[in-house]
Amino acid sequence: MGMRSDSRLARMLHVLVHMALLGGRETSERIAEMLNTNPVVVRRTLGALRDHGIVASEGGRGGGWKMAKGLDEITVLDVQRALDAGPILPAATSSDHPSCPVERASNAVLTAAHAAAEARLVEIYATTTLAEIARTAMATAKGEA
Amino acid sequence: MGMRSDSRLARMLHVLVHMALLGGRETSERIAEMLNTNPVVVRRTLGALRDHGIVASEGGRGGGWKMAKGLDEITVLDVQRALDAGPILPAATSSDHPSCPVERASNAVLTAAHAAAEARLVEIYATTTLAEIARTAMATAKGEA
DNA sequence: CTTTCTGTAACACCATTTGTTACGGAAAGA
DNA sequence: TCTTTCCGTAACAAATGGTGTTACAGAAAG
Repeated sequence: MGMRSDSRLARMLHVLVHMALLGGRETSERIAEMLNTNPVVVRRTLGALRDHGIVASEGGRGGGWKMAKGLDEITVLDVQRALDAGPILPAATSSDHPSCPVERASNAVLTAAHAAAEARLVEIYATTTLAEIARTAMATAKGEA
Repeated sequence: MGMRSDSRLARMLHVLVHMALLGGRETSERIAEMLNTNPVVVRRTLGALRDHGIVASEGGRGGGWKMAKGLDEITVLDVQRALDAGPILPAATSSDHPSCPVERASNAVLTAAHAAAEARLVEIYATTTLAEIARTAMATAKGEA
């Protein structure tokens, strides 16, 4: 039951596409089945997307979750930012002797390389909408039938 | 005393440049002071570099660590690979319903984006030698004097 | 008032780096 | 030979952050 890595972004892309294709309202219970997990995990994670206007939630009988935007209005980057405002790729520098020029030069190289990689990642995230993922999924499903 | 993130690469770049600039042999004790940590941590981490021919170690009185290559023969990628043979950036996909076309399409987007970012990172790592880091450090130190 | 929802708090679990203590073994020097 | 100085390793605790669960509180519909 441990953690292998952070799968929140992948799970949210997955579930958002499903919700849009299904069209109506879905409960945390049903979404948890899609993600093979627990309803509380769903509320926690979808809650972050609600706070960023991607989905809307309603409590009480007949409540649940629905899309607040169309799939073509949501990019992968939007979802990523809703889950975590910070940098996507961790810095990986050291701070053992902050005044040491050698440590500073090493950190500078790593920071620059990291920034370049993150820029590439953000570029792709920002230009990929969930609508494209939905199209790919439907094409794959049709090809398999 | 806990773990913030993986600083092994940054620390190894730092210490390798110092070792090369000092020229001779260094003990784990002295290197631990450079990294503000414990000698056992140094043996553990430098041990991985030794297994990849970057440094050499010798036990017993007068022993210690020395460079096995010149700074201009070692790239950041060499050090990274010595520390970890796997991919640098974790996959971040989900595997809740491996046969679901939507999950597969989501994972495919993330995997492709990740691969592009890692390619950029590797490109920079592979073309940056420790000699360049040493030059930057010395230029910075001179500028500060 | 009961049922069905979301919203949280409060935990235990896992994986991984890090820090630390405690040895064993090898090499050099007295 | 005995001592000192090294590396090599095992073993264990701490910190971290997503995850899985249980347990309630609150709100809305019937």
